[in-house]
Amino acid sequence: MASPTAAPRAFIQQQNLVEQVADYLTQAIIQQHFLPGERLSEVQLSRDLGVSRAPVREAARLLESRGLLISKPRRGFFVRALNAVELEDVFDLRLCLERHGIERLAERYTADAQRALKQQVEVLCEAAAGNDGTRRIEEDLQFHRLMLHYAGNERLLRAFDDLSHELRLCITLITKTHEAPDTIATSHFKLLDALDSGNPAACREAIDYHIGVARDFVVKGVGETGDSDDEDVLPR
Amino acid sequence: MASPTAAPRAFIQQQNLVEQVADYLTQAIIQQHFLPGERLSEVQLSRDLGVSRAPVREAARLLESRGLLISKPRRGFFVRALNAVELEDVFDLRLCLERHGIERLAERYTADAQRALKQQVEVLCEAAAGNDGTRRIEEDLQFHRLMLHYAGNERLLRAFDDLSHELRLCITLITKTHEAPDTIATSHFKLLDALDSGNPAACREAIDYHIGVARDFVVKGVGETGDSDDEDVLPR
DNA sequence: CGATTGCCGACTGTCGACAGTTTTACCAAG
DNA sequence: CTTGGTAAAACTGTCGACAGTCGGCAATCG
Repeated sequence: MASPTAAPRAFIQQQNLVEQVADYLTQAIIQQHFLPGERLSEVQLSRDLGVSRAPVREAARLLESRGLLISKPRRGFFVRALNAVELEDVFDLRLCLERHGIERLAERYTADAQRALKQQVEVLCEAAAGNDGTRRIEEDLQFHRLMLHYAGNERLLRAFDDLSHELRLCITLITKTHEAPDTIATSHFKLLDALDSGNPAACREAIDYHIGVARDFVVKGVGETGDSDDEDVLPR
Repeated sequence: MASPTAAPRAFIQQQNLVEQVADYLTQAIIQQHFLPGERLSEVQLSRDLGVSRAPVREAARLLESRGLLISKPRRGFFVRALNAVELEDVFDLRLCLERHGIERLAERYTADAQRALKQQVEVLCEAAAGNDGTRRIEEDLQFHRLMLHYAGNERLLRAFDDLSHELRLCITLITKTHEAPDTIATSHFKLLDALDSGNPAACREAIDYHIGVARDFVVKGVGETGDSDDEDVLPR
């Protein structure tokens, strides 16, 4: 249970409470103010946030659909706990989506897309040079989001957005080490080069390598925190 | 491995209004009792179903996350209307997921999986011979769901389940013609053959062809109902 | 001493109600 | 006939409350 006095975000005042509560919960989960497997009390949350239970429930349903919470009937909502297998699955699905995305993008690579992606890599490099780990992750995700955006399939992009919430969870919760800034830079420039070449096979190879590296970083973290493949902390 | 079937029908469970309302809405949308773009009134629905607005709202949020409804703040929920582009996107994402799934499955094709898939094709053929169009679609989807199930990536399966709701929408709303039973049979047996061969390229080719045919059936339907690519019926 | 049963507290699922906003209906002016 | 504005109606977002249910604890029984 969260400490009663710990109110990481200011009070909620404006409308659209559902989204605000959802954002608050998302941040709280990613920043580990709620531990994996922990049970969330609706009344407690509504008291802490100063809203009624209705928006809290709706926000929780939203987070459930995003894979951050799990609901057990008559038991309430629990923070999603990922085991090693689920972690692999998330990155495998990411690979699936991004492979398809980069190939579609290669078919319709416009100067606009090229410019936007290049600029985003610059931003990412800048972020990687700084100390804000969260921002680095966000800019990284944003680059990949841009790729899928310019791939021209809105539904594919939505699938990636859905997954990205879990991805954030994986990355933030487990990653202990940070990639070196120049590694990040070259890694992403390779993607741009592959796109420039217009060769689908090169694109696929580049994205396979890129995501493989990202996955290894996270999987390495798993080895540190747990030993069993079945360390799912979900209560029965 | 756990049973791949979606929801083991409960015994006495009469509770859980949210799911019941969600099921009702899903059926109503697919069976066109609500037209695409139509606005759903919460009070009307709660009156008709004899429940309060809270479960209706939560069910609507669920349907929104499944892509069957769209919510506009302060405006309410609207039945999702798909234009030609979105339709293409849905089938493109399906291709993305199933390509990945069948390749993963080819890597770990067990006798269990083979048996289950073969049996499901039998069931599908039987259903195709009958007149129940809905059941034919369900058995078809179930076959593909089984493929992704045995592919061994739970998250990939969930992505497919998410998409399948929209897929149902596409198929049921737009398809006017029916594939011949033997076409369906051979089409699916080709997938099994490709899997038996253990050749990833053959699998990819088979699934590409398979989904291409399915998409053409639906896209053909679109040509009948509208001419513009921009026939989105969603209100502003 | 261990297992079972009944009770208690806490919580979820659901409901009806209120306030603010959007939509619609209506009327008047051009 | 169209257009613009105003007011009523309908609807959504939110709230507090009630009842049924679940898990835990203690008293009871074997």
